[in-house]
Amino acid sequence: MRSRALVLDAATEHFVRHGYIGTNLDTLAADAGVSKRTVYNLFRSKDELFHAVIGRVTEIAEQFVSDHLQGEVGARPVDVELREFAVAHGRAVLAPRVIATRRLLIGEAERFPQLAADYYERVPGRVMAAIAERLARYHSAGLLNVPHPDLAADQFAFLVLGSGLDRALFDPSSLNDASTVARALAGADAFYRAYRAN
Amino acid sequence: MRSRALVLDAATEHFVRHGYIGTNLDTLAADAGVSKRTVYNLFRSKDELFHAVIGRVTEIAEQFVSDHLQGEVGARPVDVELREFAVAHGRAVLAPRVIATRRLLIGEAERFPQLAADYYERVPGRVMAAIAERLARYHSAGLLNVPHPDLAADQFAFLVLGSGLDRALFDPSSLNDASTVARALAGADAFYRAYRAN
DNA sequence: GCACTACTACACTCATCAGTGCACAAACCT
DNA sequence: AGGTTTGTGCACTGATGAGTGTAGTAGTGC
Repeated sequence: MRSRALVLDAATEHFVRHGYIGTNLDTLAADAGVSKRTVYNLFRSKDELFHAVIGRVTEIAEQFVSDHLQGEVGARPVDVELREFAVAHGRAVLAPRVIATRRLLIGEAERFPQLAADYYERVPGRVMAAIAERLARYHSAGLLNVPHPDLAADQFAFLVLGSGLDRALFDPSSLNDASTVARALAGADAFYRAYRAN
Repeated sequence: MRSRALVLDAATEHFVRHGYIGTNLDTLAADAGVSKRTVYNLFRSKDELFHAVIGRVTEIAEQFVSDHLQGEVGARPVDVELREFAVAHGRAVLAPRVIATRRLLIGEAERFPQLAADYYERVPGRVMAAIAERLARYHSAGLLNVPHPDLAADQFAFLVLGSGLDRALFDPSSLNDASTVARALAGADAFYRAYRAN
């Protein structure tokens, strides 16, 4: 049972870095410190191993993302809270492991369409729902004017990320906390101007 | 010389659909209606063929994108022009061929980092520059209040695309003109509320 | 006619890699 | 101790696929 974790860790690393086909099970096993035969004793095939890896990674991303998008609402001025939330959102989505997973799944979406769709629903979908819920609470409290929380959540999310996400998919080395934060703050401000009450 | 075009067309199709490794030169040649030897007479290697394909695709995308983001400024009310421009932008970026190219390059960014970076600069970079330039003109004319056109262009672009781009990368079948247009219009409106003059 | 270029058909090499079979070793219960 | 689970080492198969060599054909220009 210890081997299983070793294999999954090494497999995650390999798949994320080299994609599905680019991953070689001989070197993967060597990196895991385990014989290739053990890999095949634990997982029926490369395909099954890939599914296991993506399943675990999805859970982690799900967890990570919901941990970072909690927090009470209404304790401080709305614009201040929006800014804080925007920074949390930007950092959660642009975390290197999250970006790496996205790149992998986008690259393999042709081969594993179901996995990509599941991931989209469980991770970005959950983020969007968390944002919409928060915006709806502001709206009920009369703090913002957000008649369509789902649409506004979509706008908030991408206003805050801007080209940061897009660019990181092409070039992960472009990731940079300072610009993530700057974009998040500017995005929150623009959102507030567009959606403030009265 | 006719063969070259046949090979490039078939290669584009194959690479975009199956990725670099997933593309088999035997079947590619057969689809091009050409012998495999001819492919190797025209291109030194699969790698060189891939570069040629991406080079051509990048040019096409560049052209496509600039064709669709032209248009005079100031003839009609700003909010109306913003809406029209937003729709043009959304349609240009979410065109199936553009999305397919993105997915390919993101998937192969590990293997061909330079190609991905070049593409990013030449296509999305050009779009962003076109938007910033347009916003700067509105600002000079006193029609909008856009002190930082580059930042605002980033916001405009992703407010208009929203999750449409993101989702299409995971699942191209999610593309849908009606929702692209709806998101573009709502994005333009929110942008206008955030950046209108006075 | 002749020469040259573009292209073909096809058999071949060589490397890579998923997956298997098997005999054997170590670690763990009880 | 004795049995069971868990893992090892390694040689092997079989398929796939990039890239080559070569002899020969079709068209083009002169």
